[in-house]
Amino acid sequence: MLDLTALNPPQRQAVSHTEGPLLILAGAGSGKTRVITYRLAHLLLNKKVPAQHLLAVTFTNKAAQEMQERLKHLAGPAAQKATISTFHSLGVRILRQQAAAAGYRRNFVIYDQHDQLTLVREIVKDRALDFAGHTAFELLGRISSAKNQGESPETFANKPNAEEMLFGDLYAHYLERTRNCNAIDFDDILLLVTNLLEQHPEVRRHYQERYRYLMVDEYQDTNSLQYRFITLLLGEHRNLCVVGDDDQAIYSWRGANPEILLRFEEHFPGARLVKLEQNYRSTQVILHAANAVIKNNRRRKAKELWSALSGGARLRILTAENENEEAEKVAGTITMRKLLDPKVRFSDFAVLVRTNFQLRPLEEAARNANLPYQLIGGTSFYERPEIRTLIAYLKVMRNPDDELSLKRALDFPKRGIGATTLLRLHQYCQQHNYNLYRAFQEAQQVGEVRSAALHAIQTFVHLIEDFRRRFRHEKLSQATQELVAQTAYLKALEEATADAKSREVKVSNVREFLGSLQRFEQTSEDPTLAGFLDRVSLISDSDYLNEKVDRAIFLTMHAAKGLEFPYVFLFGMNDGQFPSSRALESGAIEEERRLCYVAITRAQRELTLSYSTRKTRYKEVLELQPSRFIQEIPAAVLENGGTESPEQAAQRAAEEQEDLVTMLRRLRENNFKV
DNA sequence: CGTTAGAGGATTTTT
DNA sequence: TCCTCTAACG
Ligand SMILES: Nc1ncnc2c1ncn2[C@@H]1O[C@H](COP(=O)(O)OP(=O)(O)OP(=O)(O)O)[C@@H](O)[C@H]1O
Repeated sequence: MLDLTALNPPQRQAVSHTEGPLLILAGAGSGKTRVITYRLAHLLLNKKVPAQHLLAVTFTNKAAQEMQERLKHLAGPAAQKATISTFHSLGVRILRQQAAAAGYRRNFVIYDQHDQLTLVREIVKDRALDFAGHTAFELLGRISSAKNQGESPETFANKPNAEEMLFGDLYAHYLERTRNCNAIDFDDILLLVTNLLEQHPEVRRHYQERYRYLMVDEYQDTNSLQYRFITLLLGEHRNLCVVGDDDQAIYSWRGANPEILLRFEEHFPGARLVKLEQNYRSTQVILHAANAVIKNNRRRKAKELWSALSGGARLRILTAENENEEAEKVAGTITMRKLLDPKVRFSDFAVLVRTNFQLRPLEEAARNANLPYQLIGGTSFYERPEIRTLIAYLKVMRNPDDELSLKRALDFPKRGIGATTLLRLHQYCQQHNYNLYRAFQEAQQVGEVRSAALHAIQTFVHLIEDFRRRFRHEKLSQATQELVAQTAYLKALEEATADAKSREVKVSNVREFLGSLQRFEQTSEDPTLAGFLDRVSLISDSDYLNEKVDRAIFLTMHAAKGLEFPYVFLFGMNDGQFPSSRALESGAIEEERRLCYVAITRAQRELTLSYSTRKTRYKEVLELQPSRFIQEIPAAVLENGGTESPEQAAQRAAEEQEDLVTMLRRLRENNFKV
C-alpha cells in the first residue's frame, strides 16, 4: 500500500479521486507535480491498475524522466511500464507505429527549427519570392501559425493582398518539399497525430484502450492541438486529471492558450475541482513578493497561496554599471556565499535570465571567478555545426529522400561539387519528377556535368549506399565511427578551421559525439539509428540539466519552469530587458509578469535581483531603468526595505557589493591564499 | 566551376 | 556576438 500521509488533505483528495475528469488548479509550489506522481503510484499500488494503462504528459523530457524516477522510487520497478512523456515524444512514438496510416513512410525524419529556416530560405531563393524586409524567421513563424490554425495554402492564394499570395506560394512549397523529403516538423507532429486519431477510429480505439488514466502537468501551457490530442486519447471513462496554474501561463506566443485550463469544467461536465493553497517551496517573504507582483495582472483567477515557512531573508538587490559588472557581482556573491558556508552546494544556486544572450556575460564572469557552472540553453551540443553535419549523414542513412541533410552531407567534407552542378541536378529532378538522391544515382544521364564533378557524385553515392548497408547491419556507434574514418571527417575539420582553439574544440566535439552514441546504445530502450535520431530531434535544452554535478545553474526563466532552487538570482531586472521592450510595445505585459511570478517562485530560501544602469548592444550604449516589476515588490520584503527606500537599499547593497568584489579580486590575485 | 574570407544583418522566450 | 550571403580568388 502507498502511504498517503506525505500529502496534505486536498492533495490526498486529488490523489484518491481517480475516476472521471479532475482539475487541480493551484499556485506555484503547491505540490501539483507531486500530486500527479503520487496519483500514478496510487493507481499502481492501491488500485492495481497495470502500469501500461497509465499516461502522464509533462512539459519537458527532463520532467518526464524525473517523474519516472520518483515513481519508481514510490512504486518500484513496475512503474517502468507507465508512459511518462511530452506531447511531442508521445506523438512521435505513435506516428512511428502508425506511419502508413498517417501518410508517411516509417523512416520519416524530423526537421528542427534550423532545418526549417534553411528550407524557407531555399524556397524564397528558388522561387525568387520578394518578401521585402521579412526575415526567414518571421516567415517560418507565419507558416507555423497557419499550420496550427488549420489554414491551407489555398486560403492565402485567394487573398487580394499581394504579400499574402506570395506567402501562399511559400507555404505551399514548404509543405510540398517537407513531404517529398519524408520529413515532418514540430508542428506536424501534433497535426499528424491528431488527424491520424481523428480519421482512424480503430487506431484511436487502440490507444484509448491502452491509456486508461491520463494526466497532464502544466496544463495552462497547452495549445489547441495538444488539447485535441488529449481528448482523442481519452476514452469513454474520461479519466483525465490536469494540473495547472493560469498565473504560470508563459507560452501564449507559441500558441498555448490558458483558456483551455480555465474552461476545463465546461469541456468536461461533472469535473471535480481541487484547489491547493499551501506552498511548500518558498519562504513567506518570497511568496509575499510573488503574490504582490502577480496581483497587478487584471486578467486572472485570484487564488490563495500561503507558506508555513515563516520569515526568511528579505530580497536583495544588486546594481551595476553594466551587464559585465552585474554578472561579476552575481558570480562574486555566489562564490562568497559558498566560502562563508561550505555546506551550501554550488548547485543550490540558479541564475535566471530573460534571454539566452544574457547567459554570455554570466558565463564569462563565472569563468573568471573560478565558479563552477552549467548552462542550460544557448547552443546545445547537437546544434554545433560539426555535429549537425554528422547528424545530417545519419539522417541520410535513415532516409535518403531528406534533401536538406543530403545536401549538407554533400557539402562537407568538400568534394568538388558546387552550386552549378547542384543546379543541374535539381533541373534534372524537376524534368523527371525525381527526388535529388535519384538524380545523384543517375548522375551520368544528367548532361553538362563535368567529369570531375560526375566522378565525385558517384563516389558520394557509393559512400552513401555502402554505409546505408553498414548502418543496417552494424551497431550505430560502430558504423558512425567507420563513417567518420571513411570520410576523413576529423582531418577535413582540422583543415577547414583556421583558429587553433576552435579546431581543438570541434575535434573534441566529434569525439564526444561518438562517445555519446556509445552511451546511448548502452542506456536506451531503442538503441537504433531511428531511436537516436528521434531522441536528438526531441531533446531540449532543459533536458541537459544535471543535478548530480555540483555547479551553479544559469538558465532562462522559461527553462526554469517547474524547477526549484534554494538560492535564486534574477539577472537583468531592467525595463526593456524584463519586461522585454517587445512585450512593452505589443502590450503583452501580463505574460511578462506571469514570467516574473514563475521566476520568483523558483526560489526556496533566498532571492536576489540584479540590474544594470547601462548596457551596450551592437556598439551603442543604452541607459537602463530598473524593472517595473521591482517597484511592484513591497518595500517591506526588500532587504532594509523597512527603513530605506528601494533606491537607498539598492545604493547600499551596491556599495557592499563593491567591497566584496574588490576583496574577491584580491583573493584571486593572491591565488586564493588569505 | 568551387572554395573561402569578410561584410552585413538579426532571434525574446522553445516542444 | 554568431551566422548567412556575396564577391573575388584560384
Ligand atoms: N504535502 C507536502 N509535504 C511536503 N512537501 C511538499 C508537499 N507537497 C509538495 N511539497 C514540496 O513542495 C515543492 C513543490 O512541489 P511541486 O513541484 O510538486 O509543486 P508545483 O505546484 O508543481 O510547482 P510549480 O507550479 O511551481 O511548478 C516540492 O519540493 C515538493 O516536494
